[in-house]
Amino acid sequence: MLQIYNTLTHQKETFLPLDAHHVGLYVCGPTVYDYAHLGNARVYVIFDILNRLLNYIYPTVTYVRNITDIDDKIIQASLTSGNSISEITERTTQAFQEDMKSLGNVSPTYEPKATEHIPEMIKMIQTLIEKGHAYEAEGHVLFQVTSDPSYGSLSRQGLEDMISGARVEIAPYKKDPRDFILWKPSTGDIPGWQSPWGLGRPGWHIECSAMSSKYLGETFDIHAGGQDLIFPHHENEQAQSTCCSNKPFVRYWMHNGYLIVNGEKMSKSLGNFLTVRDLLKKASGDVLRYGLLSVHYRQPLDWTDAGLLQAQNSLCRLYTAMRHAPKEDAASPDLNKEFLSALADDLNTPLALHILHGLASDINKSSSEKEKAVLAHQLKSSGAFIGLLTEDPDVWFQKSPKNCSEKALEGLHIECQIEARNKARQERDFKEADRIRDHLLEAGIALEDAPSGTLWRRLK
RNA sequence: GGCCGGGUGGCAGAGUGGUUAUGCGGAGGACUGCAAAUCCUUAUACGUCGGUUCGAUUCCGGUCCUGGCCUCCA
Repeated sequence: MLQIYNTLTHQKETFLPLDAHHVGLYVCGPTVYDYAHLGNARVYVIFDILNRLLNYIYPTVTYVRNITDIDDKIIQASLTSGNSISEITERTTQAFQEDMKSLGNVSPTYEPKATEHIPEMIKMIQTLIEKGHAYEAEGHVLFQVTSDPSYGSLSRQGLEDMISGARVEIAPYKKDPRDFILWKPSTGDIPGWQSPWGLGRPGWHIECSAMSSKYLGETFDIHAGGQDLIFPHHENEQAQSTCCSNKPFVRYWMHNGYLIVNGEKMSKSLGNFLTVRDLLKKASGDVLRYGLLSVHYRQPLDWTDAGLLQAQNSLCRLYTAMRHAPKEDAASPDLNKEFLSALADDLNTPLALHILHGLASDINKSSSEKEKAVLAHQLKSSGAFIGLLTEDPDVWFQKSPKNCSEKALEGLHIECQIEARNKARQERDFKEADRIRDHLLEAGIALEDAPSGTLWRRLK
């Protein structure tokens, strides 16, 4: 039984899908104008876990994650860099998909692009105008907030409160300062599409409404994203969609907490903007993934170098246990029950990781080879379920952390040196044995004399 | 001003009305030629003030501190 915290009701609820055979999940995807940062990564890793879990529980899951490839930030990036818009969006989209893969995320069922759904958006805007929820003004089309009595229900903002915030954009063509843009005119080199209101482009929110209804229907199960999207993005999506269809929009809203860096909000101006790309030079994708999952998704996550090291070491402990257990070629996965119930309890990944550590500990304590193999298989299966522990332990310990060439490694002739050292040990020439070990250690290779033989690993 | 969070041991971070989270790190021990890995033992804890209770870190209220949203943002 899956429990999830619904932003709409502010409480944990039992998840009951509209159709028990087919669950719909929509996650707000990236605006492709720059490399994905760690905050983005957190969203996609967390909801990748949700997608995996839903797929485990239900026969079919449609997971939609859009790509926003028309947006003023992209236009701005094009103007400042001199690169064409398509150049920027194509390169960034590709980089994004590579990053997602490095982090161990499963691809969504659909990754629709905004620019390929302009007709759907136009149609939706027309419907909103017909129904009296939107109006045209000076080439713009605006959503009339006062026409939706439930506006503000998601973010729990009363209309009056929004005015006191007094930071809404004042534009002469707005009937009410809180009204938001569905369509805006494009001039000059700015990309535009023909519409009943002239050449123009969509506002920010309409794409998600249009694409979610196309792929998941007018009412669907789960819509997720970062906490900062609750207002205005998701509030506005909900207003557009419900006013357009006269049906409920989303049944469960899920929002993850912020990622902060060394106690400060991540921003370009502070210079603490961490891209996935840069972090992958310091640590492998599974270490980043472990780090992102080590905090509950609704809590803020403070990313530090110490935390990264801790993730590295924790993962190392799990792999060490697996390495010391006999390998067993079991065909079917064996998921730990407590592990699954931790995940099913509103994605309690820190607790799930604790259970993996418990399994590792049991492996280390067990004196039965058979039991070790069974536990290790369960550890591997459970880890793989959340996209961790997918590698062979020897490979994991011995691979280069920075994906650099293996030439330096080959020059060391590690296996030969281990053999030479073991020969010296047999002859009780410990001075020579230690010399070899120290020599390897200096090169970043640590040795471990296990009962089964000498193992080596790279120091991370 | 409005709306939402959070305050747990050296650090990170779960959880629970009464019993060890876990990981990293520290101390001692076992094992080892010595290490490493592992195991055992151990220290350090629930912001603050009240209330409910036989008993609260856990429930309720006040208070202090702190983060976020209300404008583009995952």
